[in-house]
Amino acid sequence: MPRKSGAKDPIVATSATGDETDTRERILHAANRLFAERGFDGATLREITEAARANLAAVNYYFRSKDELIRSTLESALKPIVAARLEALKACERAYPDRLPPLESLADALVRPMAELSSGENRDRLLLLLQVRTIAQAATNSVVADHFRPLHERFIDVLQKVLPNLSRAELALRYDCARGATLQILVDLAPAAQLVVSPAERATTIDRHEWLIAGLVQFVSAGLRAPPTVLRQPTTRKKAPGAATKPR
Amino acid sequence: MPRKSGAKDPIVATSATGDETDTRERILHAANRLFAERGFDGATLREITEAARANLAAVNYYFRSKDELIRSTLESALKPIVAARLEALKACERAYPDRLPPLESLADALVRPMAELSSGENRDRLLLLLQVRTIAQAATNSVVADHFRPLHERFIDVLQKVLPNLSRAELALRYDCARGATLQILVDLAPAAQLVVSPAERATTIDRHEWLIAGLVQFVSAGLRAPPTVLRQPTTRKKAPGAATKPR
DNA sequence: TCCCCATTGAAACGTTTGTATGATACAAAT
DNA sequence: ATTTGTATCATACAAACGTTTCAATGGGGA
Repeated sequence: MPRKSGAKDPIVATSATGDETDTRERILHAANRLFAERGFDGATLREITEAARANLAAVNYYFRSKDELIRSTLESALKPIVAARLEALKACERAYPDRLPPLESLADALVRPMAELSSGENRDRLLLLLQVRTIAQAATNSVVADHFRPLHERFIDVLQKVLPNLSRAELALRYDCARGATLQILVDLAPAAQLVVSPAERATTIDRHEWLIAGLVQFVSAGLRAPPTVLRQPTTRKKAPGAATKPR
Repeated sequence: MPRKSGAKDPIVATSATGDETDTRERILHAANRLFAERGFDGATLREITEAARANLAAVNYYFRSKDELIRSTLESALKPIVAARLEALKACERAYPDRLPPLESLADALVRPMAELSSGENRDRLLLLLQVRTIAQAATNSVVADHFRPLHERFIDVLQKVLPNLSRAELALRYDCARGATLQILVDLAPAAQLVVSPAERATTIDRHEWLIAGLVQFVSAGLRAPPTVLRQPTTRKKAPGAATKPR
């Protein structure tokens, strides 16, 4: 059966009707979960379609290939977190119409949406695991970067106003630091924190979720607020404390 | 070649003599690189053995299976970074025999070894990529965690002395934050920093490597030094952290 | 009613995967 | 010279992979 020329392509026909969220959506959902659990290479289409109660060929029907499914999964998974962070940033600016928002509020806007989306009543950590996986995968990393770029620029713009003493380069560096700290805390499967804390001490913590967010915000805020870095001149080639360079 | 009685298993025979570093070592080296580049599932044994100029069966000869190769690769890759950080910590303590080392030195001991091992004349970022991959992979994550645990405990112990006002739980949390920030900065393939900084501004940076380390240390030190987190009671309606505790 | 077409289903495709097998080369010990 | 054990090689194998094909299905306009 020869296909008509681009008339009704099932791959792009979803948003047209609007309620076709059946098989395609189930596949996307299952793929999200399994990609996060076992990685993009580790999760097979057979597992995904089985979990989605769909036929194996459905993947190649709704998406062209596994690569396209990965891309679609990333887009659908990243959209909520970007939107939530952007919304939190806007709300933060709205709360302080005349003056600049405090740094703690900005840090909260950066940290909280990801914490809510990952550990809340929502699916558990899948979004974060997906994100971590894409960091190491050059192919998917560009997709993620493209989605996040506007958000990052918005955040750095606001931070630049709050912290005018920092160069934009250093500010961007610290923004990356903040992202890394957030990701690490929320995704790490074996954090040093959990190993160290005694059960009794953990029991006193009323709400671990809120405690994590508060601690993260505290750390990130202080890190962002640090005075500008002054590079030690290498004129005196004195090794830094604890250098102990190992020759190869 | 002197030979002991009993079964000589080639799998455990390497560390005995010490100079048998030929094919087995080449495979380990190639596996390190390819696992980091394409992931544990993405890198095939045929690619690895070809890159190592070894026969395909050599993997199952020196290691029992691909899983064992992954484990061996992780161990050999993690050992240097753990040793380097531990050595840096010891050197830091040695440099201040009578009083406690400054926080910046401790942060440097945490950050610098990984930066040196990843971006120096050494192989590029492979160790970091490996580490990031293991974060998301539950199976390999335990191996990594086991290797890092003594190091983490040592670091947190020292930090606890320098920052006695923090609970051990919060200290461990901030230590994880510091690890996350370090990992993110050193591994990220598409950092916001690189996208934002103008080429001119980057040109002024004499040594980007040293600049990254200094900025990281500055951020981490300030984050660790932040005052203890006070949990805001959720009785208040809106999340308006107005408690802007001025640092000094 | 019929036809159309988007969707689903089962089965097979060719390729690539990790692993296993047996032959062979080589060097030291017997 | 023969034996012995280590190491490397080409090759084979079953399983699993992503992808394709084609028939069956079913509901909505004509």
